[in-house]
Amino acid sequence: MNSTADALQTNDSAETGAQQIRDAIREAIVERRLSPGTKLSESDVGNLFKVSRTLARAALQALSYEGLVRVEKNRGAFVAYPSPDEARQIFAARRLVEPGILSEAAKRITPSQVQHLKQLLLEEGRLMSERGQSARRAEIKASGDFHLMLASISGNLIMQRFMEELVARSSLVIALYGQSSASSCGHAEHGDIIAAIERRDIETACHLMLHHISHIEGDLDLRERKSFGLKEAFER
Amino acid sequence: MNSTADALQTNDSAETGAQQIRDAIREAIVERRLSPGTKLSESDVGNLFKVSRTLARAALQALSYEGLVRVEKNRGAFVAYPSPDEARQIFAARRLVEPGILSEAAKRITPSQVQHLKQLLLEEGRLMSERGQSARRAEIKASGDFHLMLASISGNLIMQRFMEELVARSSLVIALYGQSSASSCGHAEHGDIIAAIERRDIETACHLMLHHISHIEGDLDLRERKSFGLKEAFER
DNA sequence: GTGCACTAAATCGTATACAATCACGCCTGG
DNA sequence: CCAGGCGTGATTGTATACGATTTAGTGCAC
Repeated sequence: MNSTADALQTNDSAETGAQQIRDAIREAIVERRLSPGTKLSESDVGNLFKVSRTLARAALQALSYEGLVRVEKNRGAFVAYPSPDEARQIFAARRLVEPGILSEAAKRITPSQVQHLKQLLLEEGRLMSERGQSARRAEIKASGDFHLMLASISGNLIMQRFMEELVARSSLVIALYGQSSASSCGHAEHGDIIAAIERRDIETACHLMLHHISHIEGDLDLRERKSFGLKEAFER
Repeated sequence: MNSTADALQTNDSAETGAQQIRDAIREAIVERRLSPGTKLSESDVGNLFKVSRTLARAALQALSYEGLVRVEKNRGAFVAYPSPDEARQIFAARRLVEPGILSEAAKRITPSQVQHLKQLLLEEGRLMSERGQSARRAEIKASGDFHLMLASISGNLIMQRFMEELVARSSLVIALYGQSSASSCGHAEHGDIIAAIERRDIETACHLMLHHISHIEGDLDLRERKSFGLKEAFER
């Protein structure tokens, strides 16, 4: 189930409890069970996970470093609500780094890793055909895992972590500004990219990747939606 | 003095005390007043800054997220001691992103920003001719600020933050593996890059940048030096 | 003299307690 | 009836306290 998430693990151990809470909240954000703007009170988070505010605070702080949570001084933590400009920057960053990552990954990829990628693609396709919220969430995750797997194959842990951040934030952006429910509409494109990698056509692969990213971004309606009074009711 | 550091400020306010401590320690690490491997005990840091362990811990945690500090479970925090492999990954990441950043920056740069860059270059040159530890530290900082300024001009806050991390970690790597005291030996190269930008020759600018990064990396002696006096005496 | 086990000091992990700040509602004055 | 100041409650910011884990030193047995 969590095949790639496990494969991407870099830490040696579970370390501290705050880490687990951070991961749990991040997963909830990425899978869109938590909407942008939702308030994450330290006490509430602490009670929810049966730990003290100290750990809850640490987890929220960590998420704020990743850009998934915004903490306002003396006001609290909220699930990030990326502005259209932020959204553009996120995708600009992805256009900037993903071709390089892909290029490096294509150079180092082994046959078994190609197989792993294909397996991921298959899983993605299977989820796409399923119905239900749960399948949709898994699909969102799988779609991101494709890009994360490439970063993992590239062998650069730093770029891998950066991509994790970018993919997670992309999910937020899509949740906010996505029009069609085409979060993973790039499924076919993923397949094309794998094919290009397999025949060692790096040039084409990069081109396809850029097209793929632009395709996702193109599905967004990047318009400022700051309905103030309404938003407060939405704020819970 | 802190012209660029101020210009790069993204946060609206000083926020919390932990932030200040984090910045102070980071600056000490980047300017190499703290050597890799140095132990940063929570109590010591707290006492030093006259705050409780809570804030000290938060600061160290933040630095660990940036890769400048390594925290080992139940053992403590240490100034990061990047392995040769980590060092290579850091520079690989810079080669991957800096051309893109530069390219974007060159497209958007204004005459006043060109002027600002040149001013930075001048300052860098001035510091190079000075003697003394203090000047050396300022020089290290100025050298990195050139790259950071480009990221700032590119207009992408995400890439800017990423570059801040990479530059800081590069400083650690150079402190560990640098051979000649050529930390800023690329001064002339910085000038060449600015010139290329000025005449809108993006192609050349990117090429120069790649050369510049490789030049810095080439000055490193990336050899595992984990075992201390024990093994060295034995090997010789 | 060497090796092992046990104790003690130090440090981190987590929880709780107190202080400061902000949001919201009430009360008063016009 | 409305506007503005003030108090109260809630939430965050910071400090302190306690328990858990590691490390180092010491003493005992062999």
